[in-house]
Amino acid sequence: MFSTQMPDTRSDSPPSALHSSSQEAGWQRQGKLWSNLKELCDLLRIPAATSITDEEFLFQHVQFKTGQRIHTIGQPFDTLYIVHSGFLKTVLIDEFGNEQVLSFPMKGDLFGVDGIHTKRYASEAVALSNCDLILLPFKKFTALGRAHIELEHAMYSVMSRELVREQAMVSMLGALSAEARVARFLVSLSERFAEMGYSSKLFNLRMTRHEIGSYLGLTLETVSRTLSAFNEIGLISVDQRSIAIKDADALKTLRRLPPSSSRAKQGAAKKAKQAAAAASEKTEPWDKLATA
Amino acid sequence: MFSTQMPDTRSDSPPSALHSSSQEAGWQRQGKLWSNLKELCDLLRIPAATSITDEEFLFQHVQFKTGQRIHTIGQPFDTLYIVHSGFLKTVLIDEFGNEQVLSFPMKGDLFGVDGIHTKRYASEAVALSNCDLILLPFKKFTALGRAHIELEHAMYSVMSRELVREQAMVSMLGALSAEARVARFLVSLSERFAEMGYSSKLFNLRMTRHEIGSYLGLTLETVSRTLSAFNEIGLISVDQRSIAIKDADALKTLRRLPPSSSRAKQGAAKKAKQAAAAASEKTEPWDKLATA
DNA sequence: CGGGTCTTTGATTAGGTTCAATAAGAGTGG
DNA sequence: CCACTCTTATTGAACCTAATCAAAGACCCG
Repeated sequence: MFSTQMPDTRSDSPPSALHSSSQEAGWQRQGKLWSNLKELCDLLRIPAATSITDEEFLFQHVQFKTGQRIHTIGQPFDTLYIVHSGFLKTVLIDEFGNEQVLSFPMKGDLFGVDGIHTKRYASEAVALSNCDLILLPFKKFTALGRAHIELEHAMYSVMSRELVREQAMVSMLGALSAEARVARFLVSLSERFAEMGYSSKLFNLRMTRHEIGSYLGLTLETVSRTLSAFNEIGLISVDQRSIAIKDADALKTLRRLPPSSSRAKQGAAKKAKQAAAAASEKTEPWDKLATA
Repeated sequence: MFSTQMPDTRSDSPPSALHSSSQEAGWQRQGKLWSNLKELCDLLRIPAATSITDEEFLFQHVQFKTGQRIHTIGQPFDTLYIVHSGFLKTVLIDEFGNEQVLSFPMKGDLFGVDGIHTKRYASEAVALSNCDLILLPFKKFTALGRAHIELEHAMYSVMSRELVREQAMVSMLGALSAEARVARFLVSLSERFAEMGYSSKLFNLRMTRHEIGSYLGLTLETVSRTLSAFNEIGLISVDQRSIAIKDADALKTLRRLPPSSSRAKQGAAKKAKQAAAAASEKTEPWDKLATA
């Protein structure tokens, strides 16, 4: 029924008539129709390829409505997506049909990268709100990257960033308590909203408790309970999907209460000091590496 | 004390005298000194850049001894590493000095990718055994990629593969029970050993219970107990670091006993069917996408 | 207004952590 | 070569976090 919404991802080059004549007309309406390279870089928060103002390199936008799937698992891969506006989720689906939420892409996020390796998407992307996405045909993009080194490096950079993000996720799931996970989730959401120009103190959750729970490796009941607990302590104010951050610092510093595993016996003190030093950028211990 | 082991990662171009004259001599001894592009591709298990047999593109090897650190968190990034032989771990270190194991790189694995984005390594890599690593100066490599498209694509491919791997990790941590995690860990280790030409049935763990636990989001006690349990049931045979796989199928099919969260109510059946279809590659439901 | 989804809250259970003590290896030095 | 030490592994017992089961209320949309 919504098949007319589906973009033709194969039309790499925009019809010149369209983007030259209707440029001003369709530009502001219900999402842009085309973006140039500079806008892409701005969106991705990367140094930006200032040398390329080439207006010929335009990228198509597509709109999706709440609930629509952008791609499914196993579908042949040929394009990456950048979120221009709106909220989504990416999920893995196990053999029993259970969803595992992997990320909540929002403005400036790239997704679809997991399809490069096997030439098929490894995850499913679903719109949690009406979305405006920019299509990045992979072939076209790598070709562009070959001509513009900064762009190529930007691609590596973004993929690397994604990897680091996943690592942080693994670390969180492996070491933090339920409270700490929910707290961090709220903080990172708050920060993302701030980056996007929204209020960092008051916002609406775009996802269900179930989706949050899946993302954080918790049950929806635990998420709900934890939010209620934060509410009672005065850290936040919750009412259904609306969240008001009351004590951001407390949320940020809320470490694992009793949870986790590892705690290096005698090496802990030394290592902590080391890590602190590395963080403060004062001493730099990587000159005496490889010293067991 | 081991500082003489440290390679000079800045010498991008091998002294031609060395690789032309001592090629056969130093080639087989205690790890190669140089590898060409084809060997790299073989190692990385990617299509291989058959068009490039250019012997000029040689990559330096370096040896590390057990316990040595290859790079630390915060250290300026300039090179990627490919494991030629040996076993390592990559870890994150939190503010208290606790280690969170992220991966156990072994033959054919690439690591260091997390340094691309911020120009500094985001994790620490430590040798769990004597290792022979291939240095991949990032600058040099991207330059090469520009000249040889297949190589560039290989890089994207490997990074994408890493991302998928991390996603699988997140999924496991978020949804599987302790038993299932340990079982999967053993299975994947077994498969890796098989790929490397070792026995898939009998092998030695290169890492401690503590490291396994950190990797799987469990305590060392739980890992130990679970292994003992598998031992009693007859799935495996354990004695300290040595593992004998007795019933690989049982380990593979050992799903989460009671654990996890998410369980789609009405959509589950449909979704499961869908996922199964996608897996069996028979029907392909991605033509009617975006249908809520 | 009614069916369905989403959320909250309670009671109970259980899986996994924590604390603790012992044993087995590995490495060191006399 | 053996005593000594340090790291690693095993196992037990108690506790506790988070999952499970259950039920009721809130919200949304046609």
